[in-house]
Amino acid sequence: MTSIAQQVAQFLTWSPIKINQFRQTLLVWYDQEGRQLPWRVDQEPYHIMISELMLQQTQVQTVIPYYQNFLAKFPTVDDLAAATETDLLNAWSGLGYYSRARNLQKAAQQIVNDYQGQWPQTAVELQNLAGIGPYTASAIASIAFNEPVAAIDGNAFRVFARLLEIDLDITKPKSRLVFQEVGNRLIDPKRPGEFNQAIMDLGSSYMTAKNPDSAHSPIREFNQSWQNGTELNYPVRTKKAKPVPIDYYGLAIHSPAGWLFEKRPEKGMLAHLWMFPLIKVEALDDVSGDSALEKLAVVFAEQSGLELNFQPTELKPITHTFTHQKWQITIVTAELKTAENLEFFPGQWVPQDKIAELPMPTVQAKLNQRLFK
DNA sequence: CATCCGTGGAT
DNA sequence: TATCCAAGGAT
Repeated sequence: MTSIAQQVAQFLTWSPIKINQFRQTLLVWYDQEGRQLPWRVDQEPYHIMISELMLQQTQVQTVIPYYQNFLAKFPTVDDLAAATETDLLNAWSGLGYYSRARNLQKAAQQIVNDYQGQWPQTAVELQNLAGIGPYTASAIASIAFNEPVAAIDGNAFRVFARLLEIDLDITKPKSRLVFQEVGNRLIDPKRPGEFNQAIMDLGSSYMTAKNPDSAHSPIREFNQSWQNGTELNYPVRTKKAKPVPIDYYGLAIHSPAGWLFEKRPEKGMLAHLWMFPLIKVEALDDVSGDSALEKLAVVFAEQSGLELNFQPTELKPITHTFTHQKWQITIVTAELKTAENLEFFPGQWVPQDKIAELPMPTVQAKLNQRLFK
């Protein structure tokens, strides 16, 4: 059994002098060529928290316009804590991983209500907030509160793995502990936030996953994998599973009151967002009926109480790939002559010019475009 | 600990 | 088109 400390000692053999040289080289480069980003103009914890939540598994370029808009809509932590769910999710619509938005608001409410507006200032305490795990807590603690703790994100895994030829599988939770300790020993205690952000900038410029340019990297002399010609072997990670294909019918149901939208469940895929009702093609297997569309009417009537005749359309099916699922949606239409009461159905009739006011996922935006364009 | 949870860009 | 993966966290 090899302890964390032993593994760290195995990979990190630099002298204190070399570690200091690494810090200086990295930060001199960062001061000159670090990216200028909207969330780097101050150290407001509220600003840092929003940016870090948005940046979880999401690229900088994608986040920038969402960050600007979000801050304009919710300028303070109090504004966010008091926001309606519709306003909140609309500000996040299209960004993905929607539980992040609800976690962010819950964290704001925790700060306002549980902490009386006094921010927790250490990584350990920050992890008590919703949606904030080891990476995000370290990022906020180091950037906003100058705590010398390494923020181990995908960039840090890759940069440290290549620098020190660390061959641990980064998808294994235990590996994080080694990288965390390596980072904690390398981080500059005087400028921890900038050190962490410099590692990220390095990882997104000279030390990218696919086409690194380590020959021109400011820290190339410290990069053991580059010197040994092994840098593309790092980081080590197990492959991800392929998305599972799932076929749906997407129900485009129209009435004089508009189109029928359904609020997605509290948990699971696209939770709390609004979409056309979806029914798995597979769900028709056990249903009696002469045709697929007749079976569809039976299943939908059970859910909604609405008796409808569904019609095939000429519209090409929509395919939308998520991390774990690949949806193919066949669009069918139905017309309701009068808008009926839908008390027990988690839905609403929406006039076409009001659809854009609903928080929707990208897959629904694709359906809208296919139908209404 | 393994799996679930979105989206867009690069190749 | 298929695949990878990017400032991860919750369960």
